[in-house]
Amino acid sequence: MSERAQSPECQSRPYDFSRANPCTQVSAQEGLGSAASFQLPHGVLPDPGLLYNKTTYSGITAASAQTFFPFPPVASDYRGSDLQVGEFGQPKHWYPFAAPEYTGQVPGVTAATQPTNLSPPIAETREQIKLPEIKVEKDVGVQYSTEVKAQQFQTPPTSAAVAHGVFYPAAWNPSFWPGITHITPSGGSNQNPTTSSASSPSMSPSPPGNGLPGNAFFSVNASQAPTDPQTENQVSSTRSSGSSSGGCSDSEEESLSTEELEQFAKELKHKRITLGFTQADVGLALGNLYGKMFSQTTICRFEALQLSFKNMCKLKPLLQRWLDEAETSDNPQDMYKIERVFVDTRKRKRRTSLEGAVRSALESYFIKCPKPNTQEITHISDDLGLERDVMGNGYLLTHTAHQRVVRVWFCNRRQKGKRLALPLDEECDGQYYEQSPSPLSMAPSPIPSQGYPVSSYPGAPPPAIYMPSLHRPDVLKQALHPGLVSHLTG
DNA sequence: ATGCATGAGCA
DNA sequence: GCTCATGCATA
Repeated sequence: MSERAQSPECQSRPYDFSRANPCTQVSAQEGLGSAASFQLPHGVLPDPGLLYNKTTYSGITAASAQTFFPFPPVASDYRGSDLQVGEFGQPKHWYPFAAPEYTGQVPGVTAATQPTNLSPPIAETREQIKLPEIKVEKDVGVQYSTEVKAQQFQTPPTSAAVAHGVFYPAAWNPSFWPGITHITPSGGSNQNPTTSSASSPSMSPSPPGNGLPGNAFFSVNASQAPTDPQTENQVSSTRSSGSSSGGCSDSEEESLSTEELEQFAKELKHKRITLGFTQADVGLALGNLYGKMFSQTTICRFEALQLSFKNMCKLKPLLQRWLDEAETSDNPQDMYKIERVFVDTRKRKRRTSLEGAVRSALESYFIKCPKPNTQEITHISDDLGLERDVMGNGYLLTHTAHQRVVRVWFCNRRQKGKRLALPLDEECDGQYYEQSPSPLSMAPSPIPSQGYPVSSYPGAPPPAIYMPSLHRPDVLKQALHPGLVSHLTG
């Protein structure tokens, strides 16, 4: 209970700047010296965040390096063998570097949590479901680390250190989708002040040794000192304030209206397609141009307005620049011709595939209690039969691992809820989470407006995610309880 | 396009 | 343990 009660999220907490820290760009840039070099940072670090989050990032330090390089491409992709063995005994990390969480070593957790009484709902659900339908996706022999470029490793450390400039200075709005009424004058926010130089140096596929396209970047950033998270926090919750205060220093970053974002997203998609780029191309191009690469997923979500408002605002300038470059370039193709090389030595846990019945059950639980506590998660996990420790494919997972699956599912579900959340319906808004009766024994916490600024403004839709004004009923439905709607209600 | 996952930062 | 940003893998 305490958990719910306390969840800080309820209150729009100031956005954690570090997370979205523009620095990202910076770090990446360093690598930009040449296309090749640039890749290094990214290639090596699949997750830029790892690097740029560090407050004091100075090149790839041992520490960071450790994280990324050290592991020899362990081919031991986790195969059945990995999973099958009791995880307790040895940590089998999904990653070369140990990942405690999955190792099942988490002591205490499992033991401690013993179900008290589960709420009826659970039991009921269980009945409905009967089997543990969770299975791990077939062994993907794929090694992440397949393509590697020698060059990648050569990143000049120094350069890295240098670039501290932050592309976006500061703050994203604390509140995701505030009622943002006000709009940005910049409307066009499009232009890249500096970069724009359509000169797209970056366009050239082959990176001239040093001429980084990224330069433009730096200039921009440079001006903005590395922001500190705090600044951001300080920013009042309203977006508007954010922009000025420290927000995105990037000229472009200013506050954007939802309309602008929507329009831009459409424009981006349209032009992208017209120019013949795929979402993945754009993501790569961003890396080539600005040092911060993005996945197809992210571009896709941007276009679909499925990112948080802050995130949308953060990415918009980058995409705007890319668009400008692409449009002005006589040879846009070059923008993404660069090889997509990167090293990702990490090994992910095989993706768990929850089958329909399990998903439905989880959905029903979610409806009842969107934010289950540890105990509840344990119950749910058990209830779904996950406690059997046998995955559909025969792999074994610890109890803890199952719980994690459930926990992650809820986390993702909440995120999804925010994304898809229905703007219009008041019924849902804000109260989406809060209202859940939490049959699971928890008291309905007042908190949960995770993400939804409860009362940011009148009629404020759940802000956490960008909510296109136009909402599709179907989406809404899904957000609420996909698959269950008919199932449960019907 | 999206489900499941990771990891940083925070409380 | 949660949110949030992000991405691999897959439907």
